[in-house]
Amino acid sequence: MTEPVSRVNRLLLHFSQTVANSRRLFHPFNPEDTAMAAPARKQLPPAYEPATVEGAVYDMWGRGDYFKPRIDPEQEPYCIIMPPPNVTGELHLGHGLEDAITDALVRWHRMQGEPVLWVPGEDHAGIATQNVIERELEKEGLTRQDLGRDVFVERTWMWVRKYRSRIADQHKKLGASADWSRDVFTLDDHIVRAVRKTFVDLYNEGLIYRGLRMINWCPRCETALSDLEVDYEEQDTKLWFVRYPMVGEGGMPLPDYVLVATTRPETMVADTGVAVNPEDERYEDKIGRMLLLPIIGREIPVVADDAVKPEFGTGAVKVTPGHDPNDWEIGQRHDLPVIVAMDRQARMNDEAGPYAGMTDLEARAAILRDLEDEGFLDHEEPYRHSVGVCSRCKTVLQPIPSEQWWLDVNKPHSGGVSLSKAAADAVLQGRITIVPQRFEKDYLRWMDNIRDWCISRQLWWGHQIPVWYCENRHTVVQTTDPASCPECGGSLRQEEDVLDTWFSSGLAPHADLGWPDDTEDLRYFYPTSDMQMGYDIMFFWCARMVLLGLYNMRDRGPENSVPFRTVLFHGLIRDAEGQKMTKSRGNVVDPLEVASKYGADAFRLAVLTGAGMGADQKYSDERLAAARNFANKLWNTARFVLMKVGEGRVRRPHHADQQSFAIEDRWILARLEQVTADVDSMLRAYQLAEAARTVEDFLWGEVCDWYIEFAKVRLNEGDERPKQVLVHVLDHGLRLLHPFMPFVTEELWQALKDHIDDDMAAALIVAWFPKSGANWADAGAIAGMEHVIEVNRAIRNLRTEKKLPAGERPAVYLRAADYAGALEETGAATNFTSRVSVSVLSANAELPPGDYAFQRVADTEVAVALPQVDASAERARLGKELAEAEAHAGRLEAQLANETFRSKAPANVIAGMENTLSETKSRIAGLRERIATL
RNA sequence: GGGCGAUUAGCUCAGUUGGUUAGAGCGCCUCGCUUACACCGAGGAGGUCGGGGGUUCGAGCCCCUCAUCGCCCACCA
Repeated sequence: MTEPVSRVNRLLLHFSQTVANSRRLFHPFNPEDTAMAAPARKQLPPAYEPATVEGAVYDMWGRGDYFKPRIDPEQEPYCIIMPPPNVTGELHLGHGLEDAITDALVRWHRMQGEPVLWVPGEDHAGIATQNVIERELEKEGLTRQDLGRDVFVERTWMWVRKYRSRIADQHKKLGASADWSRDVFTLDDHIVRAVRKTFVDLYNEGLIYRGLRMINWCPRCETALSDLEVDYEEQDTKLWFVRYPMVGEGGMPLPDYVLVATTRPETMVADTGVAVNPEDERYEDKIGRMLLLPIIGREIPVVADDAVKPEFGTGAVKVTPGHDPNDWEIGQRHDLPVIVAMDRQARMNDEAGPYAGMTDLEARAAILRDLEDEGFLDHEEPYRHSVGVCSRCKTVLQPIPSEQWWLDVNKPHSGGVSLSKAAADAVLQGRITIVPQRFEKDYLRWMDNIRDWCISRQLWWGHQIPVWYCENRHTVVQTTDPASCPECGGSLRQEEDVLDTWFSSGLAPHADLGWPDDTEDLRYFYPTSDMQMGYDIMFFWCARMVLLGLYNMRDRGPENSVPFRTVLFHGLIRDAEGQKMTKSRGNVVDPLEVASKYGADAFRLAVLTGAGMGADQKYSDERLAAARNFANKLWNTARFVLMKVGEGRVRRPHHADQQSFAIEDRWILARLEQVTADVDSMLRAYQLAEAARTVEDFLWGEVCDWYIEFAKVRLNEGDERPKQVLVHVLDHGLRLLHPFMPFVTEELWQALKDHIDDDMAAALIVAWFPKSGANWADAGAIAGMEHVIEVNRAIRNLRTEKKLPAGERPAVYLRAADYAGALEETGAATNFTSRVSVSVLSANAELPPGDYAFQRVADTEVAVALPQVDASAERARLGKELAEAEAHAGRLEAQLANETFRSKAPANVIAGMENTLSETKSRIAGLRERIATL
């Protein structure tokens, strides 16, 4: 319980060290050892070309071995396991988003000096991959049965080898700083051992068992599925009403009958009863009597069961325990026989008598025809309901009783609780944090209602279940392959079924780190820190990792057996119309195509900021272009700075000299610190998108738009101070941005770092992340510069409005009070950037004769000299402005006159409002005066 | 049937403890002297924050309700 706190403390402690100290603490990489930085570029090209930069930068990181953590017992590590993409094909945009999120977190933590491990992996994806290979075979006119299991599996491995490397390559192109030396495939030998041990332990606990139950059967994939792998599709069909005649003495049909409603007449052949509600008076006298199953001629009983709703249909339901989950239950309660009338492929079998060999739909048509002919079909009604389909191939599923392997998630195990209870508690008690929090509800509700998990699959591709049967019906369950039956010495045959893919991926956090072996990685990195995935696999994966992780790692105790401390759920990337991207729709976008067009950094920034956490986003070229433009802007900012710095090295500004810096220097340095603090708190709160936007807005909207423009004048005069500031602000800006845009920032930082007279890391990826020390706080400079900026905006606004030619440099008089100093100090910059000739006057000074356009900014009056003025137009303009100002003042006065407001609102809000009111009032006075003189 | 989310400028989206006149990008209109950047710069137009009600001195934000869209879970003879 003290873990998270101590981690924070440790960080705070580190950051309170001096810069030089903290660098030594943070970075194990000795700059001299790793001086293999990218080849120094003589000059940066005028536009950022991602293609020429990304590969070289990624290689440089690889050569520096920066993706591998150094295990240091003194430090709290940061670890994140990659959700292993299926080896079925290439990565899609969603994987790109995951890389953007994970890599941002990983780089941020790495830059704080923590030992950071990102474990990459790929999933064998049992049913999905088998389907892909089967489709491949189909093109050659083959089936997997033609090949046989061994050849089929070997062929699948060939596919896996090809796609694993391709997938890794894609991650690398996107900049993923994962430790590739630890890459895990879910069928690797050590994962096989982990899977087998988990299975055997749970079997020995009695939690894994083999049982005959109703399951979801896919007739195309020919396997059982778990409840989660069932999709439901609305279907328009009919409700058919069929007469089941009563049977009299001696088996003779009577004229009386029971009318039943069914959507699946084809299952009639397997009916073994008819059920009614015990309270239903209509059928009171029929309960216990026998009916004659039409066409088939079998006698079946009428039973009373609470599960029957009297209001539905006729209130009487045919009971088909072999083909319906509810009927299975009813059948069990009333001891009705179970008839299964379909085979593995959903064709009618011999139990279906004359309909044997037909598909279910053929049989339905034939049976309806026969019922009609023989007068049993009463009528039909249109009916809409949903049918379960295979989430992989969309084939309609058949509920069928079948022997399968199950994991009992609700039965208490030797640890005293059930798997599901433990998994729910971990979240309820805050040992696992879900972000965004609203997903907690989904998770908990699912855990509360979870039923036993069908873990066996009738597939060839996957973890074969570690169970062996001998000829004398002995069963052997163990982690290693037995040579012969331990009980009778007989020869053994391994269970042919494989495990649900999610059984193995559910072990990822501990198995990827080496479990069941007691490895250094497992000891050091487990529990992992953050986990990240799309909300669509919350139950499939997140829930299973918690169920299985808590169990396998239970020796660690409640606090440290969790697979991860925090799990982030992100949304899906849809196409521009908001449709889900699927191969069948043909709207899938390849992240590498996007990255090659706009750059990997642009891709990452665009998808990261595309939507709030957990919300879906629409793919948009415009957003990509905007992100690319920002990368280019950054590039040119650096080009400018480097050009001004020239060959030499520049000292960082030192805050002891703060007062020797100009107001704009102090402003941008103070702002940098605020941004640094904001970014820090946002990242701690997993507000990645907000953090990235904050840095972007700062660099573009403040550094580029104002600081650089203002600095140009002094730079041209040979003032050295702006160089110090530029270099420092750019350096920190690149650091802050690096988690989000790693390539361009690294490339620029490599070009910049040798120009800073300071102890710089070998690479940005391992440079320390800025931490706000509040050394440059300067409220006066911030207020002053904000005012100066507003004044410049006013000047430009008037210029444009009065249509002054761009080449003209009109005189501007600023009648100022509080901000006179700031305006005076920045006068030359204002002249340059707003192309005017400024004079700062006292508030009540006379203006030289002539015409002016006026605007009021707080207590400063801006007067732009005009060649001549159209009095009526000017009066109208000022009148409008006056009306707005008066309305504003009116609102403020009303608010401030309100006694309850004055007594309840915080002082700073009242003070701020009063200040605005007095400024607005003086603005009104100025406007009235102007109008009067016109 | 139960639950969750969304609804803010023409489009895509920010807006986390309720606080002075609600933001960005793209698009649109006008202009562009100036070698960091036209993947740019300057200025501008454009929003009763889905409707209604409530709480509060004060609501885009909290509560109730309705509407539309989307999703999840359960059941569907």
